Amino acid sequence: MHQPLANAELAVMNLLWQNDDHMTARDIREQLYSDANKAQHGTVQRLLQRLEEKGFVERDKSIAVHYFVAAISREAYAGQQMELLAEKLTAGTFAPLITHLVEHKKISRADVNRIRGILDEHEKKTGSGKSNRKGEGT
Amino acid sequence: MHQPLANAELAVMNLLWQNDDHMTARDIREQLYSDANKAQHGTVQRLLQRLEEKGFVERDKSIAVHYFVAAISREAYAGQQMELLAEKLTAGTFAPLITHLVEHKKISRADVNRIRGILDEHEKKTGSGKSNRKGEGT
DNA sequence: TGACACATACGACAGTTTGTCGTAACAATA
DNA sequence: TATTGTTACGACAAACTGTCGTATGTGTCA
Repeated sequence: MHQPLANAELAVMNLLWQNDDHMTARDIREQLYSDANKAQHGTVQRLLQRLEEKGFVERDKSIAVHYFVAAISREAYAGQQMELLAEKLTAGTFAPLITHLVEHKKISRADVNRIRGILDEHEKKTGSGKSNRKGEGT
Repeated sequence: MHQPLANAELAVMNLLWQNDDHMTARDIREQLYSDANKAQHGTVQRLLQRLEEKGFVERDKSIAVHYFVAAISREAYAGQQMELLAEKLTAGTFAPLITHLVEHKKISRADVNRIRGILDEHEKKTGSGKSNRKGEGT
């Protein structure tokens, strides 16, 4: 359901993630092409339209000037994309990848702690000792 | 220097990573288009050529029939791509990935422990002295 | 040596994707 | 109704991919 975002699309999503209440197409245009020539109405509309088709944004069209919101959080998208990439590159065995990342300091200490927190949290929630096996996906 | 690999290119790299000694173009063709019509000489050559241009493979042309080897390990490439993606999407943090993996049960309990082990190991090695946590698990 | 088989080098091309614009139709307000 | 701003979307150029065909090179064998 979720393909990767191209650059311009990501730029739009970044704005939506930043202003997670809602934005009009105009808001987006102004921030994306701030100084620019005013020609880009269409461009932003097009981007939003494709983004909507792909399921990344939702559009409130109850009013004449639509409101747009991200339909997926940055973290969810990022996590999903990274998983996809990891799966593609390492056939789902994440351990070597993590090892590599950690050893090459691609993962910061802060992140290490954050990750540990996530693992702890998970363990607490699911209660350990369980031999939970993988689930198939979306 | 290192752009992402496209699908067919990745398929070639996968073979090279698997047979990390060396392969001829013919080896690759036979495994990539096993049953197929023999027409694909050119395709594989082309892929290898582009891969070489991009710096992903090295070619031993000291003999008439060249030998090809991966110029970058799978882990290095994967790590690099993961880091790139993380940087683009989440300012370089990998926490969303782990969260996603854990929450979607893509990651087994064994993996969780393995990762924890990796983190501990790293911490020990680099002498962290982090206030937050200490020796855990296994 | 000549002929044949097989390698390499690379130009060319069609299909996709992406960012862009232009324009038509629509809504609201004065 | 005229004007202004919005939505909807067709079209298009540029880039990238996977593919092939062909020219050229190289080795072997009778």
